[in-house]
Amino acid sequence: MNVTISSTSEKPIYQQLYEQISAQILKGELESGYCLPPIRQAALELHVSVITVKKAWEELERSGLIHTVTGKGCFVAEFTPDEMLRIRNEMILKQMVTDTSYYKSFGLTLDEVVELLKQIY
Amino acid sequence: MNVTISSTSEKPIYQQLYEQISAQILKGELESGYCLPPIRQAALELHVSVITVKKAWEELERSGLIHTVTGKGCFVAEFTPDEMLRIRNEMILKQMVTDTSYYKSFGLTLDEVVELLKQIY
DNA sequence: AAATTGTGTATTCCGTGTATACACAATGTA
DNA sequence: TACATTGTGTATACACGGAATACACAATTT
Repeated sequence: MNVTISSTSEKPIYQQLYEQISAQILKGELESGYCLPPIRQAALELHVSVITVKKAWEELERSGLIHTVTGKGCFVAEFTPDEMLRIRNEMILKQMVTDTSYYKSFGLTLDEVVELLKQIY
Repeated sequence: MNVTISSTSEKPIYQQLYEQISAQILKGELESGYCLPPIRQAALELHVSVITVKKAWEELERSGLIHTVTGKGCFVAEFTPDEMLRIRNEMILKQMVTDTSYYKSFGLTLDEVVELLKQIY
């Protein structure tokens, strides 16, 4: 598990953790069954509060990306490659709907959006 | 001037105002020289604080979209169509860089992003 | 002078994010 | 069984941003 926290970011710490770890899981960088570090240890290493780590882990659990066993730890859930792709696309699409509503409010067409995307991706 | 405030939105009110009005200006719905309503009146009509409106107007000023004359009011700035397009694309691109960094963190390629975009736009 | 409009400031309130600390529950191990 | 480890729950506290109210000041118009 490898995460970076930006204190200058506008996003809350727990969300940064959630986004980075969920991306790593869905990219296959964290295998099924992998045991996340204990929340206390993660808190120490990242220099954040236990509650902050807990909050991130809770979001991961809510998304079905990990499962938690009290007294043992938090483990990356089991997925088929198809499931992983489906979940990834779901998460991306959800975000994309928000993003595009902004573009639409400026009157951009799909073609214009694609054109701009090509310039920066 | 026609704006809608969502109290359920996670975005602050002043930002909602800023985004909607800047979009309207850059779409040409608010003509150059158009006088925005007095901040007190806008605050009354929108049922928000004067400070909240002020903050939105300040952001518009900072973006060069309006200019303010104490004692007279706030007026939509003068643009050539080219300038308008440039400013619009600048604002969109800035947002797009943020948006795409999220997609990239999940390992999406440009083609995949375009494909998903076509599904929802 | 008075009304209108924008500016600036002080005070207050609330919610969120974060931190610290302590008690409790479940699990594993000596 | 006793102890360590790990997750859960709760209480308290602090900082910050968003937002509201209120009042005083500045510039413009009538």
